[in-house]
Amino acid sequence: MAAIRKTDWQKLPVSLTELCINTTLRCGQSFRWRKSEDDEWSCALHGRILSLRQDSKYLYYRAIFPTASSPLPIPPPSNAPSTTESVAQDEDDTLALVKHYFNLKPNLAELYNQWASADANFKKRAPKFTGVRILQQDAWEALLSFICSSNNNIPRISQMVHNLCLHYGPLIGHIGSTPYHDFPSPEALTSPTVEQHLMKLGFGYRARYIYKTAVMVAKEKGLDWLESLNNPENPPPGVEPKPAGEPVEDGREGYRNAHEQLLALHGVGPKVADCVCLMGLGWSESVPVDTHVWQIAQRDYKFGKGKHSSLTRATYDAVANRFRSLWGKEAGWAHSVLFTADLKAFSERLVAKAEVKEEEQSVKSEADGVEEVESIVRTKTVTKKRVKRALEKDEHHVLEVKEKVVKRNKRRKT
DNA sequence: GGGCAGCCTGGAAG
DNA sequence: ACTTCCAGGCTGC
Repeated sequence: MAAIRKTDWQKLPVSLTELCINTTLRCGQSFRWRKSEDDEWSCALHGRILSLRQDSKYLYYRAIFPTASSPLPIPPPSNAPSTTESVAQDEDDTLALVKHYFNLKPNLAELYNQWASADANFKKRAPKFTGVRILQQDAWEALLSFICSSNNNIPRISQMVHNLCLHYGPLIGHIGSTPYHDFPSPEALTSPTVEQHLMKLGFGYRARYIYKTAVMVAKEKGLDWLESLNNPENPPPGVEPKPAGEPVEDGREGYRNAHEQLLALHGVGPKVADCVCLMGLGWSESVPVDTHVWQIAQRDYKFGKGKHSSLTRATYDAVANRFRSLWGKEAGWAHSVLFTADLKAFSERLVAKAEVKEEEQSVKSEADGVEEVESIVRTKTVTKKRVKRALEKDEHHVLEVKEKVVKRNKRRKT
């Protein structure tokens, strides 16, 4: 590799209640961030490697750019900036990128207060999960990532997304010996060999979805079509914001239009479309209803009976509308906090409290304690040891993502 | 409209 | 060791 240009660490004042990267980057909305060494998170983003650290007062960031003498093998994604000019200019650009990517405009503490006063369940569960922000990811990346998410788990989704980048995305640089690739463009995934190759890489039936969606976006609809679905209130840096209408229970017109159009893509149903709307297109009222949220809706919000006994499309809309009327315009943000609180990878935050309770032999059933112990496991009896093991596994996988060629063998129904 | 089988894979639970 | 179940679902009937 040729020499690289590494900018100095910059800092941005942000409190942990406004943004906690250690939670936000692990809660299943983005799948490419890696913890390189002692609390430093890195990801190839818009033609550079962005690295982050955080303490209670500041978010620290720096960028590593490829030099002009080692041009990128593949052009960076559409709206990635040029990386051929001065470092000073790049630094300004990285600040704008950080602010946009982390969606720093909304006041999160205020929003948490608003959701807590409207919803006792939120008030009870949110305190251990502050600083969870909805990212503004690249829409194309969000689209493919969430196509990968169907019937899947976070460690494996992360592995798939890494493999997409490794095999089809431009190499941006290295940290130590670890290569960092940016996310591939739609065009990069339109070769007829892609489906078969992705099958070999273990994508399963999602290989076809990815290939077909890439062809549709690259050759039929165009990437600008996808980006035109973005919420005009939250445009990328340099574009003037425009109003997007008043909140309504069904979601605003622009949101419903984006959602409906996304459904035309292969492998995109209501849940994936909502993830793209929320995390890639800036529609904050979008509430993806997956198995977790469905379980939360049944456990805490009285769904699961009568007309809404199973998760049909009508039930899906009813659940999402309920949360929109309860939490308001940023319902998708609130939803993400409860989703995170239910993730197995974070269950140690609840276990810690459960252990204290046990040691104290606290019999007086202080409503809180009992319910939290229940929520560790939800349906099955899992010991604390198992919960911890699950956590270690998760982390292990996220950090040790490696290319793994899968040997096919019929395992069932031979 | 709702219900249902089938889908690739890998890890955990039984 | 072996089977079943499940993981941030979607498609086609």
